[in-house]
Amino acid sequence: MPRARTTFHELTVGQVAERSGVAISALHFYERKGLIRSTRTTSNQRRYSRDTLRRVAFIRTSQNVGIPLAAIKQALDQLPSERTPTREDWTRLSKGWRVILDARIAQLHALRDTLDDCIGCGCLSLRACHLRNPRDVLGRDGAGARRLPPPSERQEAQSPNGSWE
Amino acid sequence: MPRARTTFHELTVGQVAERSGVAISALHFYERKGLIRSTRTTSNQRRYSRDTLRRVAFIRTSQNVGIPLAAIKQALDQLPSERTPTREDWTRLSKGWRVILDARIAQLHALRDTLDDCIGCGCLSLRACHLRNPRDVLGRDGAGARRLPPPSERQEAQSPNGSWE
DNA sequence: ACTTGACCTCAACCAAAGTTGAGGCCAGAG
DNA sequence: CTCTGGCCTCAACTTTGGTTGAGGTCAAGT
Repeated sequence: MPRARTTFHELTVGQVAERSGVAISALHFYERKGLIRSTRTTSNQRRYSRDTLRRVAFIRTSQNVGIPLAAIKQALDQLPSERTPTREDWTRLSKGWRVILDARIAQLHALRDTLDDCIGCGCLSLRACHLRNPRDVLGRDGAGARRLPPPSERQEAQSPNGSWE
Repeated sequence: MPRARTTFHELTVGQVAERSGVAISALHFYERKGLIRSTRTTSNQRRYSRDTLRRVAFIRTSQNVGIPLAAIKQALDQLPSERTPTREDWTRLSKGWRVILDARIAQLHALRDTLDDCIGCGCLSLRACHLRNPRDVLGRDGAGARRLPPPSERQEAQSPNGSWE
């Protein structure tokens, strides 16, 4: 059985897939979308540096919170491209993410704490109810649905730092 | 300008759309999927009872938390179909939802609190890290990706009560 | 009577996030 | 040397959650 040879710091796509729990096809996809990068061997096989595992972990956990790949990409684009990211690089990135996570958490708390009330209270003016519009994030941009993704994507997609479109 | 006539307890699709902030096309879609129901006038127009506003609010807020429509439908299917749901019906439903919200919140907390650590700690064994697998929900079902939706859908899609899908 | 706005259906299209399959290359074990 | 497992590309397909548009009905206001 032919084993792919890799140097200590290089991983094959199969290894990344196994260690990250992500399908190879998804890794190819992420690469096409620019979320991860690889070098190629002389025979055109991908080789990943180990920090790719972190990138992938970051991608999956962020998706878990409902953040679309395009936004995740923008965050990852802040990492240095021509050197291996340092702990500080990652920490800076994750600080930004904390803001988003905090916002999500707050939103969920509001939701949870209001659900019973709102259901029970008889208020039919759901437009005003902060269950529907938990943090008044929306509220501008009059009635209309010109191709907005469902709320999860839409929610803080342009939120705290305003940097992601 | 022809104004649609409605009795006190009936709403047109346009009214529901406006009051709920959801596009008419989305309401049609939800109806096709069985998440909401309508009666028809003699001229085949939809009329919604007022509790539809709650159903729609419930749908949108649940989507916001990343729950797929199919699962939301299963929850809504627990409401009585041949009478207007009472406060108690809704409260029972929302109690079930709390469990899910609580799980999500816990997951987010774990994520948030671990992110810096995990990034900084130098642990490369990301498979073991609970950032990647926050509540050990996954972990069975060996390597493989046979058409799984992204983690958000997958996460507690069969979680606390085990009832959905 | 006629027009206008709100509604109807149905089919086609869209985007995101991948998966699947066909066809082909390459390297190491037997 | 050949076979096999792992990798490659590219195109097509999938699901979810809708939107858009064409073509048609109906009822109220003028």
